[in-house]
Amino acid sequence: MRHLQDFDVVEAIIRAGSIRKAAEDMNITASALNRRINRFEEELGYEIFERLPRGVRLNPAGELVLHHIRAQRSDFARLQSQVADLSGVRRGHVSIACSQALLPYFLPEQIARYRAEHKGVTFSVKTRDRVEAEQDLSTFASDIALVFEPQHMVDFEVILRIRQPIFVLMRADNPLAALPEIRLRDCLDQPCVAPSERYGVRVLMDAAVRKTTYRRVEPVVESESFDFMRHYVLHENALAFQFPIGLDMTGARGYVARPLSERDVAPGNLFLGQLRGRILPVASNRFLHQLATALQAHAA
Amino acid sequence: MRHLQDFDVVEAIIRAGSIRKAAEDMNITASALNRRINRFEEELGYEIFERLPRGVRLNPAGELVLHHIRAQRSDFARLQSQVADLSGVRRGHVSIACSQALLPYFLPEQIARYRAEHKGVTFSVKTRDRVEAEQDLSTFASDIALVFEPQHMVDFEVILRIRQPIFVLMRADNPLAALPEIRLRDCLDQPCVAPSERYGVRVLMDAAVRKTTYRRVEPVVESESFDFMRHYVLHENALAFQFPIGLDMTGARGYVARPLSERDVAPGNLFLGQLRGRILPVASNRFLHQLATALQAHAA
DNA sequence: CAAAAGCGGTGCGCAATTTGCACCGCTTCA
DNA sequence: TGAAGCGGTGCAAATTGCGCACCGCTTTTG
Repeated sequence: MRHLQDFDVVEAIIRAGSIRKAAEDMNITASALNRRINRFEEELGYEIFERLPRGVRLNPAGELVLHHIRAQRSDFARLQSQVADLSGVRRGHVSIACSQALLPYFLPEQIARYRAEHKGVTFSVKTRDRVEAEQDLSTFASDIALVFEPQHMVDFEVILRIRQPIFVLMRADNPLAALPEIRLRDCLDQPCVAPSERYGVRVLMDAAVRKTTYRRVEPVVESESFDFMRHYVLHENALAFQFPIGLDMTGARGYVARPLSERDVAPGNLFLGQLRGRILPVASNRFLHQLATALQAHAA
Repeated sequence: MRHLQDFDVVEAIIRAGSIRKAAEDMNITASALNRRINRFEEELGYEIFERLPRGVRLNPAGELVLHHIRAQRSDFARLQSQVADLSGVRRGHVSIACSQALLPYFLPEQIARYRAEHKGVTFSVKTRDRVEAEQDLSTFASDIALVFEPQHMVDFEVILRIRQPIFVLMRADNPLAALPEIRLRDCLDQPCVAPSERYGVRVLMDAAVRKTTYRRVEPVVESESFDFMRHYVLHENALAFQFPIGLDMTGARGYVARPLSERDVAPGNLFLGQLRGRILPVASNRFLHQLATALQAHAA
């Protein structure tokens, strides 16, 4: 759109780091680009770039402008979505930043259900840890975040929270599989696999172990991939720890899942959220509320 | 600003009701304006005006676009305000929609106090009843609303609520002036002046009278002007009813104010609010919070 | 230490876009 | 039934924006 082209210029210069490089990227001359950014700054009344010997860099005012640009883009997309909605055409795009646990079962089912009714709506699903997800929201890179134990920055607006007790994954022939509920002390004697502290499961495990014992969580394999961990326990007969929403409880996948006793380890919290104060595009907002409903049903 | 000029065109056409009239207002030819609005619609992908024989009118998509335009304008003003704030220059404009009761004492003092510290900030104070104030917020015509008993539309975000018992105004020689508190039944036998049902005072009085007696509020003079009513009681020795925040309690103005018993009439509520989800310009937001602090002190 | 390379900024001539003018087809209203 | 007012369009004029060449400056490099 025409009225956003000044914003394109600003963003291109930010990406390129200099006016000349940005001009090359945009297939125009540096002089034209230079004049456009100068006019923009003149109209705004303030410079937004620091002129450095090797290029330009945003100054604090420019940071504000950049955020404004992203917000304007997002708001215009929402307008288009709403207008399209009026015409009876259900179109739009929903972008979600979520934890790995949502990837195998929950989100595929929810997205398929939504798309069954609204074929025109497309989705992007990004795997993000709790810190990255919140950054995604505040840069308008994602509409919706669905993560465990987020940092709760001021910009994160919680739509729904559901409790998720940690489950232990193991082979069916593991002795612990006979128990309906597993104590923390029983796990520490067996080899286990776990993710890093970037992930909510590990944070909760570490906290619980520190509180109740003098021992530590010492995984024999540390991995970022929940999928990897699910498969690894089948080979070494180790233990893995995951949230139930990402698990198959039927045993059909070869592993058995048993809850960790909440006397030992606090349950995790799965947060559904969006950028505070943001009005989401029609499709995103509708899907957000479908997710909220589904999660509430899941918790009950 | 350049990137908002398409929005200027749209708003001018809306105001004028036809492309030709708008073109005249803008001192350009109708053909140029016509092409610009056509290009805008083409880029948006949807028409936003209905073409009628006598001009044009917004269609539902256009209504959405209009709201978007107002939001963009407001957001850009906020950006400029924030950037100005960075440069150490405190500038900006604060617009307030408020009930009459705030006009004589409360708001002048608050605005003067704010401007004593920030000379660059200007204000506009609009007298609005509870319905109009909320419309002002949602069209971005005002940043802040301060009214009694608003309708509470979905767009009205309450920042603070303080109780305001209704006071009776009378001449000092009125027999009721001797009482510390006045009962409703004592008022109904005397001539009184009151505003219409558009105003919170009258709404509360009507509700109370309906509940406790078979009589009705029958003012001898009905007026929209609180100032008029304050002066009228001095002439006919009638009663008037107002909220205390708009009254001089020292008696220096010639009238005496006594509270109506809360056993008879529910106290009013003064609401400080803004448009839900809107991020106010720096100056407006700062003044909003000064108001909140001052009102809390006033209530205590 | 000097030359080269890379940067933002500017004057000028030209090309692309936008505008004004004249005019069309249409509906409404006196 | 004609006049008036509306939105839309072809074409030439005017304005805007662009590329080119070049300046002054700082950093890098040999």
